[in-house]
Amino acid sequence: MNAQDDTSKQITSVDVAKLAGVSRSAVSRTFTPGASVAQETREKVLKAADALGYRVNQLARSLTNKRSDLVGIVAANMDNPFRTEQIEQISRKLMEQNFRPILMPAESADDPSRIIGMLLEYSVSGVIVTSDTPPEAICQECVSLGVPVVLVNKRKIGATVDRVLMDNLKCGQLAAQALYEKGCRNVAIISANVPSYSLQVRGDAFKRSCLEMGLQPVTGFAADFQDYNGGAHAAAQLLASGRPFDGLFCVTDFMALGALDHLRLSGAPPVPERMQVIGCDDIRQAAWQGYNLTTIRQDTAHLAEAVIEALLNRFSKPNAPATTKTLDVSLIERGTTR
Amino acid sequence: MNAQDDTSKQITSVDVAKLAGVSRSAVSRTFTPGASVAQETREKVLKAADALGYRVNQLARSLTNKRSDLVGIVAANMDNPFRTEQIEQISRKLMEQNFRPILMPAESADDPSRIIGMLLEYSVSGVIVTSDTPPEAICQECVSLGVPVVLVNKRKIGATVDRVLMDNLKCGQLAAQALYEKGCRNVAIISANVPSYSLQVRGDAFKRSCLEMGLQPVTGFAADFQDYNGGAHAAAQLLASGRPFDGLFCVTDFMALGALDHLRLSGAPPVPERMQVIGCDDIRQAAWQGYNLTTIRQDTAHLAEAVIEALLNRFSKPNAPATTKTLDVSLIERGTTR
DNA sequence: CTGTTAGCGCTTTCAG
DNA sequence: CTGAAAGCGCTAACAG
Repeated sequence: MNAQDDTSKQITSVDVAKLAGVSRSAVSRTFTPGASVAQETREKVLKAADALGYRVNQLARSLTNKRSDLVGIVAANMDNPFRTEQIEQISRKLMEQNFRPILMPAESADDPSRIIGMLLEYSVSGVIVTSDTPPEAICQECVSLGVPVVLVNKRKIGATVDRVLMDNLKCGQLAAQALYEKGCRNVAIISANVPSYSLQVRGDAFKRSCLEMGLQPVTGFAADFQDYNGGAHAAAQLLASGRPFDGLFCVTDFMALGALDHLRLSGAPPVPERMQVIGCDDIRQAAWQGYNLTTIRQDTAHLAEAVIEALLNRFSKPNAPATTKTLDVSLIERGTTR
Repeated sequence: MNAQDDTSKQITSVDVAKLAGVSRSAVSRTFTPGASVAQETREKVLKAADALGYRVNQLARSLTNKRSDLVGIVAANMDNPFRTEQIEQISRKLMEQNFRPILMPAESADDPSRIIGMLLEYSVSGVIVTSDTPPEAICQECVSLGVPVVLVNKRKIGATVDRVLMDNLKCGQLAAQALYEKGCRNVAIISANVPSYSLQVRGDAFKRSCLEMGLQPVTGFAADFQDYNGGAHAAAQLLASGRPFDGLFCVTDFMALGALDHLRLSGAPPVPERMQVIGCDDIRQAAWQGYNLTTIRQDTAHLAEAVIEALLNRFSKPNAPATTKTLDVSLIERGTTR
């Protein structure tokens, strides 16, 4: 009907071959890194391709290759800046390696198996999970289909599912030690009522370290949601309980910011003079001058690198035993501690 | 070599057909919504598929369909919470409609044409751009390939490129009016030194509205980066300039938060008593009790809906003239104004 | 309603 | 180094 319609036909390797006066194979080889084509042929092909505006159809290519270069990212809690930072870094690194990230936001309510199943329909080359720990069954399915799964900050499952973790144990320990060394003798912890492996480990490590140092931490105050408001509410309850404390560890920065604001605005003892606060993650907001939060830092860029590395390793050794890469963390002292 | 290897063969519709004792077509039809299959056949197929763990290969499917259900999202400034909110909402809505979002983070340094080109290789069904306005040429290529492009908060280009915008003009107007009505007579604006269409429009509208009301706005203070620190620096320069002001409009909340923190911590006149501040976007942080920022709100959920709608409309009417959907905004009064 | 028959666009042996 | 031919997994006419 429209003149536009004529143009809208896709240009295929046949068209290019025809124009260049060569076979489709020659075209294919020209666009396959490391294939053997005569320089002269390649040039003819390239010229024709350029003239026609040809683009390789990656979908068709992956049909034969069995690998699509699509990589799924299953992500939860995208309201948490730490997560979006991870996602951005991972997607970038993926693109650099010529993969294409397909992003699947997932709430806890969503069934991870279903989400991963959708990904499988697209023959993804790999799946990166930063949401809740998925059921072992679906991971096994991925693995037996030759699709590597990389878990970020999740508990161990299966025998060939790689993980990359920040050192959550150390997070808790560093926080406890720092608070102790800075003079706190009545420490409290705000955790979250969510089934999160890393938050669990952080919290447990903190409590254990406290006990080891002879401190009896104030526990039992957990946010219903792992976010700013969750932190604020938990802080309110902690204050309302009347239990005295001069040091506070929040298992995530996101919650710590809420707690901090609540402390400041509710007439609680001033931070850091009579109350010290430490968070965990080092999200960008922690460094904002309005917060200046002391925290435990783990570099999302390193994390992203480790994830990609795990993925690539798994491609080359599909049956190697599961690996766990633990990334170091460090205390970043800012203004909420003395 | 390994027992696992035997399992790793992909299950195809042929396998299912064989087990179910039907033809491949029957299998295909069973998994094609709205195809005609006898109930009995369908059940046999479903049972066999389930037993085998069959999944449709969407890549193969799209090879015939010419539509992949993959939708590209080109996104910049992922450090800005407003952007990640947009991205999350859009991806979710896309998934609900059975599309799969492929996320391409892009800095201003990246060439949008290259990024979109990559997307085209994957036969995406559409492209959503929330980064810088892409060159018209590549958009034309998309359009002539039948791939709709939807621009979010970008200036107009081409004849069949749809856009969805928040009412940037009104943003600036509302801010100016609110400040005026709340008694400010010396207003200032902090904008950004970046080539952003929407920021430009907001700023211009603000200035014009001020002039119309007889106010001479303090201008010329722009952040080099469209972020928290950018806002803080600009505020510092504004204060250092010695030019008096009692009302401040920041073209994004992200910058507003930085400015606000700077004002508070630098001993500037107290907010909101002697200085009122308004931002724009209504990012989540604006509602945090520590900021409680008055701002201009635009619902990212609505925005996402409008984007999907534009996409779907374009599918049904490929050659319809370009549409522009402008979403209404409203003033959210919080604690930084009186 | 069902099976058969052609492809979708690309890669990849396999001869030459 | 190059072309011909087969096939990746699926869908879409087309007869039956």
